[in-house]
Parts: sequence; C-alpha cells; structure tokens
Amino acid sequence: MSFENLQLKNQLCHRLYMASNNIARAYREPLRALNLTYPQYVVMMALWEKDNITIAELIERTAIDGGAMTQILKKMADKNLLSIIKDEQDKRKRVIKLSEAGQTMKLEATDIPSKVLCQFPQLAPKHMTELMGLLDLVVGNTNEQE
Amino acid sequence: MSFENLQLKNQLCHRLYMASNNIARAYREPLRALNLTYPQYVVMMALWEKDNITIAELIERTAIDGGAMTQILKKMADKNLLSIIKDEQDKRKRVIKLSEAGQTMKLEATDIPSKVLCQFPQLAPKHMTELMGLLDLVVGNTNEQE
DNA sequence: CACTATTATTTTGCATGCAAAATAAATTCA
DNA sequence: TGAATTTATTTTGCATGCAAAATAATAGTG
Repeated sequence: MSFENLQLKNQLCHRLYMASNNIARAYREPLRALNLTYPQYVVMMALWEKDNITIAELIERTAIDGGAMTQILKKMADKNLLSIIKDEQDKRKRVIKLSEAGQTMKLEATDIPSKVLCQFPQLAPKHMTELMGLLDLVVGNTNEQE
Repeated sequence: MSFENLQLKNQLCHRLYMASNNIARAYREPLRALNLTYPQYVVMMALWEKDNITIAELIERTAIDGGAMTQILKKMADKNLLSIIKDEQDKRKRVIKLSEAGQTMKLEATDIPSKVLCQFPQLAPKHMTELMGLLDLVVGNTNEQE
C-alpha cells in the first residue's frame, strides 16, 4: 500500500491550514497600527458594512464562534470601539453599535487590504478570483461555479 | 467612497478562514474514533511519511507553531503514540519516534481522507487540483503555476 | 580557551475555535 | 396559563496559534 492519500502534500486541509495562517499572519503588522487582532478586524469590517445588528447576525456574517464572539465584543467594548446594547423588544438579544471612534477607524483601515496583498506578489487578480470561487465551494456557498 | 475593498465578501483572508475552519471541522468526527485532534493528526501524517525526525523538521513539515508543537508532542507521548528522544550527538535536539501503536494507527487512518471528502460533494477532483495549486501560491510554494 | 552568537526547544501570556453546559428570556402547546 | 421547548448569549474547559522571553547546548571568534 502506498498511502498517497495520507501524504501531507496531498491534503487540501493542510494547504488551507497553511494558507489561512499565512494570510492571517500578513495582517498582524498592518493591524498593529489599529490595535486590532485579526478576528476583531473581521468584526469591524462586518459592522462597517452593516451597523446596529444583533450578535447572532454578527456571528452569522463573520462565521466567528459564538463563545469567542462574546469575549471579542467585550474587549472591543472596553476599547470603546462599540457598545453592546440590550434589545428592549427581545431581552435575549443584544445589538452591537459602533462608537464614533469605531466608525472613524474605517478611514484608517482602507489601505489595509492593499498592504496585505502587496505581501503576495505572486497572486495575480486572476488567481484571486479563481481562488475565491473555489473557496466558496469549500465554504458551502455553492454558486455552481464552472 | 464605496469601500468595496473592505467588504467581507471580497476578502480572500475571510474565505480562507471559513474554508479552513470548515474543513478542519469535517475532520473532527472521523478523528474522534482515533482520539486525535486535527493538529495531532497532522503530526501523525508527517511521521507516517517520515519517522525518526527532529522536532525542528517536524515543525517545518507541518507548519505547526513551535510552542504548540511542544505541547502537542507531550500529549501524544502521554497517549503512547510516540516517544521524544534526546539526540546524543546534539543534545539540543530531540528526535520523535512513532511507537508500535502509532505506526499501527496508520492502517485505521487510511479511510479518513475519503470520509472527509464525502462531506464536500460539490468539490470535484478538478476543483481540488486547481485549489491546491492556487493555495500553493498563497503558501509561498510558488511553483509558477499558470 | 573564555566569550559571544547562534540554534533547538520550552515556557509564558494572551487571543481565539470549539464543544458542551449554563442562563435567561421568549414561544409553543396541552 | 403553566410546563416544556426553543432561542440568544454567556460561561467553562480544553487545544491550539503566536509573540516574546527563557533555557540549554553547540558553534564561532579573537
């Protein structure tokens, strides 16, 4: 038996693992200026797109673990980036609202994506597009790509 | 300003993040039978390919963090999957050696990759190949793919 | 050969990811 | 309406990922 199926170089999961860590690492330096961790930055992006949303919606949009989300939001609230507001209609829910500082930070963040991509000169726009489509297949956003 | 560059759906990193977590999650169930976590399984795969290697080499091949590796190996040694042996030539180094049980486990692991892939029926072999090549670009294994 | 630099590994502290249990509040249903 | 169920969020315990400091041992240098 050759066990090729067990070779690391043939594992999609391991490629994803390395690629994901590699890109997340590339964000560390640019994000340091904003005093944000990578998941915190993801939360910010979600909120810049749509503010005043419920924690459940934030979890759905970011795919961040619920348990982790509680801690992340707490820390971000401590940094005065957002506030966690009880929903008066349904007291189980909490609504997240960006602070002034949180909204303003968007302006400082606009150049982060380009700073990160500069670290991957081998990634042409064509590759990006293909990669995004293929990753959607793995994520489950099966938009029936060819 | 439209800030499209800050939209979550346009972030390669977020796609990778979701895809990587998604696939790692798919391993949980199959790995439970072997009583292995996903990173532990990666270490096993590396050792099944090449045994009696140094911790440094194991780190290089798996891309697992050095600090984490120490803990992971300790736990695996506790489970009698491997032993951590001092290198007599260079006493800074330690060599990792699979135990009998560790070697045997390979046989039980052969069907894990297929079990995982079954959970992604939308991923055709063609997609897999393309994806692996593109991910290599992100990882830095720049084999100049077209 | 003593001193410094480098290498291999471990330890520590912090931030998740995840599963499972715990809370709290709203909803359903007999 | 009151108990059982469901939903939203938090908490807890464990396993990393990562950066930085700490150890230990080897290599390089004057």
